[in-house]
Amino acid sequence: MGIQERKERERERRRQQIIVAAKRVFSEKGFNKATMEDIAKEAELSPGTLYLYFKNKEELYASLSLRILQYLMIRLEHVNAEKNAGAERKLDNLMAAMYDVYDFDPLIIINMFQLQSSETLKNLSDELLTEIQDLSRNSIGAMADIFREGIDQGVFVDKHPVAMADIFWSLFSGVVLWEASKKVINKEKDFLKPTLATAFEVFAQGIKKKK
Amino acid sequence: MGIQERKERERERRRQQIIVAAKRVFSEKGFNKATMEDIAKEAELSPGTLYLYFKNKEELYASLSLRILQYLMIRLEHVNAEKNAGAERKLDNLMAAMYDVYDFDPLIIINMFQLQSSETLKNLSDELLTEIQDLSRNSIGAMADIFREGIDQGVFVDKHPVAMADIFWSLFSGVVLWEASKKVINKEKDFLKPTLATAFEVFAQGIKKKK
Amino acid sequence: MGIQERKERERERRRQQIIVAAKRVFSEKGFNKATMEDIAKEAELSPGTLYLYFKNKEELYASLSLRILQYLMIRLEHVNAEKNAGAERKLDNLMAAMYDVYDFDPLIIINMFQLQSSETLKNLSDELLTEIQDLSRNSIGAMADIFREGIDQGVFVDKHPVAMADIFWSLFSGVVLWEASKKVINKEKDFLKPTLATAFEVFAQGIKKKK
Amino acid sequence: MGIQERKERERERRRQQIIVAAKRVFSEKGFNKATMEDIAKEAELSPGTLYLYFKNKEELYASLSLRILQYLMIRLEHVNAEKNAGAERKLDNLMAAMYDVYDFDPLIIINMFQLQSSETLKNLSDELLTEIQDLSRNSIGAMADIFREGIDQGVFVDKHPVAMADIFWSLFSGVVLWEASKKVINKEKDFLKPTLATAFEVFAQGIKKKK
DNA sequence: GATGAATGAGTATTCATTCAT
DNA sequence: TATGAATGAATACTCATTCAT
Repeated sequence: MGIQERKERERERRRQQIIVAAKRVFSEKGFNKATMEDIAKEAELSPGTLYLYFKNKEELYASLSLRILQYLMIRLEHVNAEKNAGAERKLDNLMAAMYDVYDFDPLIIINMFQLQSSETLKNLSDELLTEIQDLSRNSIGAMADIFREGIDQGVFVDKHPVAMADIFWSLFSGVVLWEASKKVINKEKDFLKPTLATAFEVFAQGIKKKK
Repeated sequence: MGIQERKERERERRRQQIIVAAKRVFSEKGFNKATMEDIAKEAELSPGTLYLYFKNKEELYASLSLRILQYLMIRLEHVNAEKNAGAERKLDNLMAAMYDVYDFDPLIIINMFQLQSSETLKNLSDELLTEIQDLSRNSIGAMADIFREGIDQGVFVDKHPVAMADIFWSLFSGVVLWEASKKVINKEKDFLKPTLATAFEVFAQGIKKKK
Repeated sequence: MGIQERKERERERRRQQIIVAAKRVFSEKGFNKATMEDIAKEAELSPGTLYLYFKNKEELYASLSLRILQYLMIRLEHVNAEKNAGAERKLDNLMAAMYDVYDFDPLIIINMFQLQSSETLKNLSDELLTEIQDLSRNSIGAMADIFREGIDQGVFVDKHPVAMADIFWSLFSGVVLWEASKKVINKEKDFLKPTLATAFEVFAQGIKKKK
Repeated sequence: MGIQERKERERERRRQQIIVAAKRVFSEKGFNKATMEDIAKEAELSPGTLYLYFKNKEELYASLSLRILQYLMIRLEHVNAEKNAGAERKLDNLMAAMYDVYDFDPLIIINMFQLQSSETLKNLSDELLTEIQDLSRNSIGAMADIFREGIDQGVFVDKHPVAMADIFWSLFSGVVLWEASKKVINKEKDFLKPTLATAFEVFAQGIKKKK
């Protein structure tokens, strides 16, 4: 391992250290109430160091979303890698993957939406924004492949595969957000998983061709 | 009309004046970048006056969500008022109602989610929070009534009606948010309405009993 | 006096209050080491208030120069107003005026040069910059008038009047700066006035036509 | 050449390398906006290395002034070395020397004044400050020698030679600064050299005894 | 000597909120 | 009620300087 490579690895370790700290702090306090000093303390680094790895608070924040998307993409590739599985089985696996995504980072998916629907995006570097765009598109694309396959195999109803992917993702994220809201607003307990199960069931019934 | 009442009416007019201005400003700039002065200017009032009608920025913001919920509630009551309509027809009407909700305030529904899933809620007065809770619960309840009716009539599959309402609302808001995100992230055009139509179709197929 | 006018007057008073405080603090600490908080404290105001009257630190700073230039302009107009005085007498009066300018604000003239020769200028609003430009040009112009008169009357040597004004002003400011430097560098006592007297004498001899 | 000496020479080379880089960066950005990292990059060294050669940013900055003063001193010694030249010829040579000084570093002379009239000086090490003081005094002294000679020879008017040197230096630096200011403020072209020529002419006429 | 990653003190600026009028 | 000038707490970000390697 060259010295160059070792440094690069060290640098990546630091980035992750910061991201992990940021995740904790943002999750607890939200974007605005979380201060860079909070995050620095959590990461046991100085505020200045954060800026050696992330251009500004917003890019640090966006990096969290990226991490989720990266994880999502990996899981989707796994699902699609199973060549002999039929579309229906892949749909089951897709649903299972979404639970994993949620478990990977239950809170940050909320922040992800805060990010996307906010003015924040405009301050991101083109590089980061492009990366988010690409991953986002690829993820939807990977889901759409499953639906396309199902349509081709005659097991799913004939609708635009990308639209189906959009709807599937919307349903997932909508449920996650709404259940989280209910927890805060109504101080209800967390019913996400059963609700998500029912939601997926309804979706599956809705797209499967009746025999 | 007593003098008391007239004053009350005048006061309410001002509140609405401010809310309308706030809606515009928040929609354009988001919660954080919108300043109370921006809103005051838009409302053609002084900053101080805003505080005579709203305890703080967060309550003003939350009032916007309340307004949406109030509108939603009214539309739901309409749907449920049609006594002779069957559940399937009511479901159609419910879907139509959601388009109206979206048209009523296409942007603020996004802010509504920002609000709900954020740290902001914790600063609201109990009074306002209660009002939001009640409306939120009642809305879900009104939707659940439709699904319950359908189940009783044997036209919808037998799942918990409140869960179905949650899912329906999640789907709606999920699609609205996701399409908005895509517009920002991918600079795509606005495909909300066709996507929403497909989403509702899938949902309807998913909950209708097969004959 | 209308209410509008009274307010305007009050506003001007505040501006002057801030300028006076800023002058003291900048003179003592220089541009960089002086903090806005220092100035606010000196003015017995809060930091935020400073920004109600000056766009930023740099504009506040530049306003000090403006004040000197305004004073200079007034004195120059006085000198030129004396219609019957010959050019030689006006030159004497001009020199006397420069002492007054120095007395008006002995330290700030140094800051004025710091300002002009720095990157600071680039951050000024066009409005302020234009005002400085105009005053600066007009001042030189007013001095040039004196020299032009002298040339026309045949008492001063025939050189370009504006160049002579530039040189006169350069000599004045050069002496002020250099004597100030010597005080700091060599911890010498302040010999400005005799040096300035000699400088003016040399200048006067240099431009007067030999008979 | 001993190893000691070679090291010393190497060290001096590095110092000059840094000073040259610093000159470029300071000239372009001014003291405050120039960062040590900028200078390090320009010098193709690391920031830490700068501190092996200069105690801090301010000393590095001051070293630039020192370099000008050293050059000035050398030129003045040349002028005074010409034993047989009369005072008037030496004055001509002095003026020519000032053009060289300006050409040696047209921009840095401005920074030099920023330095001298600023808070910066107070942070310099005694050693450096003493060096600047000495050079500064010696330079003035060397000029004063010329004027003293002229007075003794009866060609210059009878004024204190040191005051005349101060005035000459003030005039030179005043013109340089003022012309630089005009370039920035009024976006005028650079008229330094003709203005300086006229200034020197006036000065020479002012101190020469009329026959 | 040379490096450059890490530091952390320092500060201009903003803006929600107040309160004298 | 309405105003809007004044407040002052809060914070992202910078950069001179250090020190382990």
